[in-house]
Amino acid sequence: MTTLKDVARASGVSVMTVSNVINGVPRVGPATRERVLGAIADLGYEVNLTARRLRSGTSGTVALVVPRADHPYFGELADAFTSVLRATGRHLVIEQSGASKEGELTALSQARLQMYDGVLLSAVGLQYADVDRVQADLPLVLLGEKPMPPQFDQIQLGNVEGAQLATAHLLDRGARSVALVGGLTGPTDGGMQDQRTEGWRAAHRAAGRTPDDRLILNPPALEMAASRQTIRDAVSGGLQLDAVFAITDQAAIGVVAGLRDVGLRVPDDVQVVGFDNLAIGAHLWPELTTVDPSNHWLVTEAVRLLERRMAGEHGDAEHLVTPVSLVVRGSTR
Amino acid sequence: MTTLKDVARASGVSVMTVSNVINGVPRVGPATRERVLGAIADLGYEVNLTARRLRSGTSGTVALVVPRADHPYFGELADAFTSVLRATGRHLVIEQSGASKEGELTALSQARLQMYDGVLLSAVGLQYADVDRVQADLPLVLLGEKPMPPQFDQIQLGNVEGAQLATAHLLDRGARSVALVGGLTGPTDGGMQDQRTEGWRAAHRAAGRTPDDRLILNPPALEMAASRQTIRDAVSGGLQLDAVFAITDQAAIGVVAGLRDVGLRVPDDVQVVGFDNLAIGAHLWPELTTVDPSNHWLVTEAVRLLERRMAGEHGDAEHLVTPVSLVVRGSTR
DNA sequence: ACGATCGTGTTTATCGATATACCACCGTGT
DNA sequence: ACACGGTGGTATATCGATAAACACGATCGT
Repeated sequence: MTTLKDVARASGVSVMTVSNVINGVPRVGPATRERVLGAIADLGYEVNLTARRLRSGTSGTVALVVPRADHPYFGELADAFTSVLRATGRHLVIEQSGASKEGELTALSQARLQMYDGVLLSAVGLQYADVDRVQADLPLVLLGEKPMPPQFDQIQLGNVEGAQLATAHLLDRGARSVALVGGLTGPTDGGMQDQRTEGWRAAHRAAGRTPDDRLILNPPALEMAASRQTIRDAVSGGLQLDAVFAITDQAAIGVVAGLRDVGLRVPDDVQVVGFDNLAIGAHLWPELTTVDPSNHWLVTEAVRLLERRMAGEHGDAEHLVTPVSLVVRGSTR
Repeated sequence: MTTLKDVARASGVSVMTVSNVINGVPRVGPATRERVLGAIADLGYEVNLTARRLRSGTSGTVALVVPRADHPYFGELADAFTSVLRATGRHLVIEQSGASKEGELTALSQARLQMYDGVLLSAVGLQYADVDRVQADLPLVLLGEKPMPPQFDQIQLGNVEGAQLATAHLLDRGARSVALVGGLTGPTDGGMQDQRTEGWRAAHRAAGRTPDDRLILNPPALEMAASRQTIRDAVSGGLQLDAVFAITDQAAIGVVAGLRDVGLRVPDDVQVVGFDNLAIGAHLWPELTTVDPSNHWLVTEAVRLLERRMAGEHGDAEHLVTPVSLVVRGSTR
């Protein structure tokens, strides 16, 4: 492997001069600069980012920590971040925290995080206290679903508002029994599922109805297969419903399949609304009505906040909530 | 930030002893070990991976380089890799090469790759020559779609076989005009699209038919929206077809939507087969018949090959092809 | 005419860890 | 008594880069 030293020897200057050429420091004469650039090209030298990181403390890399990569929502998010960050000359890598507690803590450990100039953390399983232990001077923007320590910038989706929009839309289109797939009835942890459940309740209250907790279904996992099974079992078990608000698009896709399994038509017999506005929603049959959480807004703001921290600012942290809107398609009347 | 030095001072030993404790080197007395572990816990010390990487040359991290993260296929792949690698005590990060040539070269640069102990590279846009320039002693497994330099291990999907299976299935079920969405007619580069096109041709020949190049449609991008538009335009333009082999599930989803747009029913009027066996395929309507490329097999083998290289073996590289199988569902008769 | 400044490089110290050689001490066999 | 191997720990050099201070001839201001 060629190092600065090799380049220096080949071009007859000191390593420091080569370093200065590489970093564009303007204390190198034009002739010397050319000679060094020539040697770099000849030897095919490339800077060792590990060494640079150790010495200078910057790597030009930002990490996006997500629970898992096979969820399309995070894929779309990662793609958006990559293009926005590329414009600022930075590089994005994606880390998976996994579903397990250990996995999330590992991803959160100083050791890992120190490898990056900044971190965008979207870990749904972590608690307030876990995040609170993270060294406060790391440029960190939380995309957390639940309230997080005030020392860090945070952007949450408009979960309550979005869920309320979705539910209100269903009630407005004549639904009388709006099941909530992915909702929670038990003790609350303030997470995404809680917030969307709250939105579902709020919409009922605003319409002068009393939410019926028997309509809250919680599949073992927020995936297509589990949601499909859950809705199928519920209907087979005699649950009466004429609409479903599924708290993610993935769950909604499972719900639509499950309803089909038991012979119910969407939207004629049961209307369905999802949440996330995944790209695929527009290509399903029926096309999925969903809540758009303004991913682009989130990405832009998150990068702005992160850049501010990486620039060394130590002002008060901001806690933002994305604006949401409803995308009405064929799965509702 | 606390360093080895701080821990050493706190526990009254040399930094080397602390390092030995951390790495389980058995030349530390039990009493000393306890004292050091206590200090580590007190100070909340965590090893600096950057420094360790620089000195020892290992970081415990493997990178998966994919074209883009918002494609569900790569998300599912990343998830599979993460769990398999976790079992061997390694950590996976995902890098996106992007659609652009520069992006791919950047991701491939020595500088980036040196940050990792090994690299799983799934870049579709790179040419043989680009990869050939990569330093040969980097543990690198290519998940490339096109033939790659022999000095690196490579695993390809069974593209030709899979496409042949899919097309033969359609012909077998009575199709007479099997359109190929995502196929190529022009000069070949040996890539995935070429290989699947070849499989489509081979199936025709095996059935005693002559493939008709007018049935090859190439959307501007292998995405849902573009494929939908392409099939819609083709049918509106008078193309006669009673089956479609879409070379990716994403394209197939677009195709199904596009056929619906022009009033054709799947599978009654037109049968459709995809390729990738994405999880979502089982939850669509109609459920998607597709080619299963044996992702799990690929992941297991790729990790085996990579571990071998990371262990320092320098034997001959292996070039493998995944076994494929057809998953028959409702989008074909 | 002489100190001050500028332009161009070089030297030295350092980031935080690990590899290697080295050292002190103890018990043991002959 | 003395060489010797084993145990437990320390000192030094090093990975490849950058920050900061230093060196020194040429030009400049007054």
